[in-house]
Amino acid sequence: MKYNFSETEKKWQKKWEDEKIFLADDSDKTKKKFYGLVEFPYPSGAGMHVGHIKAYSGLEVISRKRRMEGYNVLFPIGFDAFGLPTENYAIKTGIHPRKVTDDNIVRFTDQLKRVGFSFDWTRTVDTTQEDYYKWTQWIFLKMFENGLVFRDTALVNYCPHCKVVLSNEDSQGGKCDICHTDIVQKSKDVWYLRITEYADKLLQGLEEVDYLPNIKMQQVNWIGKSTGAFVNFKLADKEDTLRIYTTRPDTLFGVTFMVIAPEHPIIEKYRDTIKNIADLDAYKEECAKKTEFERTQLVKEKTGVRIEGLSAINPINNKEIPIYISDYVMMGYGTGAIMAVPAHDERDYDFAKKFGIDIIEVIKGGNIEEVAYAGDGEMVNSEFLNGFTNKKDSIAKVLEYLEEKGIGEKGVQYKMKDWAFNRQRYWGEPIPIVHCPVCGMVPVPYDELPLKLPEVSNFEPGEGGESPLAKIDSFVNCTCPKCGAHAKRETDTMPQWAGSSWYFLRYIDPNNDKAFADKEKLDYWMPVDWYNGGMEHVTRHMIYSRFWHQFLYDIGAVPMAEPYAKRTAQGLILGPDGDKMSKSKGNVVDPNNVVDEYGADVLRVYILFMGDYSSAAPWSENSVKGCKRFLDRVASMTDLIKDEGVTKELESSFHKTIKKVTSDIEELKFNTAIAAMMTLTNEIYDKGSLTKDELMTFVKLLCPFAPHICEEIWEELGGNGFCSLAEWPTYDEAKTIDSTVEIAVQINGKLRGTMMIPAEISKEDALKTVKNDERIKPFIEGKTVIKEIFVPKKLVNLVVK
RNA sequence: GCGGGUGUGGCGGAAUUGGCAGACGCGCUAGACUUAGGAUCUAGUGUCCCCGACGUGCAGGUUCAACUCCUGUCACCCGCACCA
Repeated sequence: MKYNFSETEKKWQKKWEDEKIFLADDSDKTKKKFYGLVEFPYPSGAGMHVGHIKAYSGLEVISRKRRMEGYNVLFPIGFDAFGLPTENYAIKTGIHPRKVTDDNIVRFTDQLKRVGFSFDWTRTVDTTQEDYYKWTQWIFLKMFENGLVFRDTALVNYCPHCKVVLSNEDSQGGKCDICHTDIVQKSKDVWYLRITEYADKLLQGLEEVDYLPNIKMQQVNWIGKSTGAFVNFKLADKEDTLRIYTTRPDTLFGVTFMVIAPEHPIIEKYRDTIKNIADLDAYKEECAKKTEFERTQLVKEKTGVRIEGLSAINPINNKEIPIYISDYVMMGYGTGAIMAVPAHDERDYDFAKKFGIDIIEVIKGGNIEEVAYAGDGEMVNSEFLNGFTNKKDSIAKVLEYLEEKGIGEKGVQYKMKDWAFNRQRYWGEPIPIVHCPVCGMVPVPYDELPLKLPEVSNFEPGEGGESPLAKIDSFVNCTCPKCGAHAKRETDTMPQWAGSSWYFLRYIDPNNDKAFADKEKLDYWMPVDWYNGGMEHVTRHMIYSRFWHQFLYDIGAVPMAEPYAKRTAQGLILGPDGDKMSKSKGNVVDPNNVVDEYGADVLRVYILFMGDYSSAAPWSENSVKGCKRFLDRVASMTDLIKDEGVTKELESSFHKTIKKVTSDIEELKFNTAIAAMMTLTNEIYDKGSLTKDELMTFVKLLCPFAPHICEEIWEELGGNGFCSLAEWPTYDEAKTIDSTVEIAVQINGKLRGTMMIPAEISKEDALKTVKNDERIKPFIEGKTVIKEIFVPKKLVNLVVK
């Protein structure tokens, strides 16, 4: 068959669209369903990247296979379009973000269609459309109503370049997620979502879902649950207590000092009592100047200042101990104060050595003259704890004591912090809250949603870091929905991650104007059966969206707590040089060029053939050509069809290939699935002929990977309807089993030959055959066989002496 | 520092979980067809001292048999990072 990919691909893309064959069907709720989800793209000006194609190709193949297996498939796509890159572009060019977004979406849509993805294009969502963000605001207000939204003035991550407050998740590694500038800590009035209230649920939920192990682990680490105890240390000669958090309350007898974070409020409270307040202020200022980077680089060298005039009493033995401030204690974790046990904590040890503080051993087993000992051992110097050798028992004992005396109690801490939720920017969802001088914070009534983004001409954030919306008087000034007094609107917008926290629900019912989605439809389609996306979203989008969904479950808005039944991740595509693709390195591959030169089918097959789907692999133009060659050979198979006089030589190979491709796809082993089809192709060519039915089976197997060429061959062969909707081939297990097999023959574990023998041969017969073989005889003649190993269908190994 | 992962030909990568290492593809070599080949086809291609031996980062161990299991070690990648 002559095959012109560029014409043929367009032809089938049009047919698929005209005949609406990839639309999900809401009408029959009895059909078994499959909801496959991929992370919707941010429609950036840079256009699509081959990485996008890889991210979608995995579930594209699965979804296509599911359709052929008879499932009702929902495989949607949309656009996560609010956010800074578009806004920054608008600031630079003066073009309105609405226009920029619309143009980019048109471009992305076109590119996705050229690759032949089987998305349901009737369900696309765009997070920046009013009828979409109306519901984002609705969920926000529900959270507000349920006490999950609060405002607080606190030290927050701030990007001086983007001029926005960032969440903890958005400032991983001390860098702004968008521009990679070093972030600074700034005291600001911030909106928070109380995600920490869901920390335990987010942790427990992981037990019932099927996520790749590393994905689960990263989330567990990010949530960072630790169990320990809170202990109250009385300040000497004062009424106040200093509350600390520790995971090792059993080392209380080893406490020789305390350390508090430089920002700890107790310093302000006792300004007048503290004798060296000037030193402390100077130290605080020094710390505030350090960037996150500097703080982590200077880990080795401990710094700090002793607070003169304040000391604490160790509640377990009433000893008076000094208090220091040091930046190795963070205000944001625990209580911002620690009890220091230098003998058994590396950081406390370094600090004690530097400041000449006593080091008391309470756990035997190390050499505390040299180094802190964090291991297990017998408790000493600890009165009623002496003699304990097990951490668990000693902690239980001391907790009992602390609780009885009322000086402390069991406690839990999380590394995860509440979600800083506002951005001082234009291109985002307006936060639907009114500030009333009488009533305080008042939610915009539900029936006034959406609270629309006003038109502005200048997108530049204000110098004081306020949102561009603050300059629009007609937006800012309003009346209080509660009391009617003159009030002002909140002018900050929601962060990038808001719209993507629930988009998978909107696909289910994208045009509903009564609810974010119809209850019955949610019951049918949820949960997402399989979600694939990037590892970079595991501790951001994945956590955020699970949190929102769990909240929606708690208010009865969705049918189950966990939105994603299964989550996998694709690996990066690296540049041909093996480096991460980036514009600055000039090693970016544009999928459009590949489609132009080789066709969409080649692009799809190559991306899935390059290597393990979950691992990174470098791009290779030559290997692309190899895939082109493969598909050309497939097209030419039509010339090999002979329906008469063809023996059944290929039958077993076909059954084996069907079996392998069917199971490999489910395990995301697309590379070996394709390899198996290549092997079968080679075999077909070796043999020189195949039947029409065999070729039809072949193209059905290949169809999820290279659908255009398969449709074309299918049509050529007179197949019924679309190959994309044909029934997935089945195999007969019995026919995958060979009656004779090649086994390895080893002497003393060394390969000495191979032999064809019946598969079901007995051990005795197999050994007899082997020993009588002319090639084997020389190895055993004159020697005694001391051991005979026979592994059916695999090998015979004779141990001789 | 903690956690996770990876290490196999010239390259990307396979190996049914302890049973013929190197499937499949690229590249390379030779040949065929061609005015031509960056097209196509055929054959070959782990290394070496090539009728034999050696080979899965390195060193040991278990086993009839180890890429696979155990001990130690090195290198690289990813995530978190003074988390009390």
